[in-house]
Amino acid sequence: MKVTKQKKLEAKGWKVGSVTDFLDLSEEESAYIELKLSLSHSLKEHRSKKKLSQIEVAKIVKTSQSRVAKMEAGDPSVSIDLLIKSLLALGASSKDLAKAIA
Amino acid sequence: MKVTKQKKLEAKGWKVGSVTDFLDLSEEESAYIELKLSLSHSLKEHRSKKKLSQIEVAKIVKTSQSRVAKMEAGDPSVSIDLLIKSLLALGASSKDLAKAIA
DNA sequence: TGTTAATATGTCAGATATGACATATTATTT
DNA sequence: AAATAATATGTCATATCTGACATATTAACA
Repeated sequence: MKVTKQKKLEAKGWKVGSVTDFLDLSEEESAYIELKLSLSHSLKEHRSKKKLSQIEVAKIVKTSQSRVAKMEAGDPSVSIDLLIKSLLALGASSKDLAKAIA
Repeated sequence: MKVTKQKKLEAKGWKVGSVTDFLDLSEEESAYIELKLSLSHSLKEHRSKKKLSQIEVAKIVKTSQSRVAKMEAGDPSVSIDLLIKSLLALGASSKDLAKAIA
């Protein structure tokens, strides 16, 4: 991972592995983060396509507007579980999910 | 969802939606569960292919044998996050994941 | 068969994610 | 520009997930 990219992620609140295990973790760690960002992006896409506000999505998904914002922002406090549950709630199919993360 | 299937899932420890929102939730709920089971299955596949014991996988993934067993069993206490992190740790690519859940 | 390795199941204290709220920032509309 | 809607950010109590441990069950094999 480039240092610039790492800083960018850290700035967003990601705790990237310490220098010690930098090389060990970076590959799967970055794969995991990119996966999450793909789902975030896909969620935003689905919302746009349906022309819904974050509040409306929050209703559908049974969460709050602020958490929807965090989901779309790829905040480290949101789990892949929540992203996937939300996408399914918005009508995404498993094939949609597969396409998003491939 | 068939009642028989629901009972089977409940027997495994899944809390399936109450009767009230049965129809509402069942579709995305079952999609979510099936997704998780797909990943569980994929994890077991990866382990088999590498001929590793659950203890060895636990070392690699930095967890315990019992949690690996639960992951493979599709236990409701394991998150999709953990399944995905584990798969990545075993060398799965994002395309592998996409294929698993499609 | 008895011994041993592998996997499964139950439990729990600590760690992480969650919804909700307040409030800040940024678009959009009048 | 002012008002209003939409989105973003910070925080926190509660809920859920986690690794670890003990122990049960099952598989493999001498």
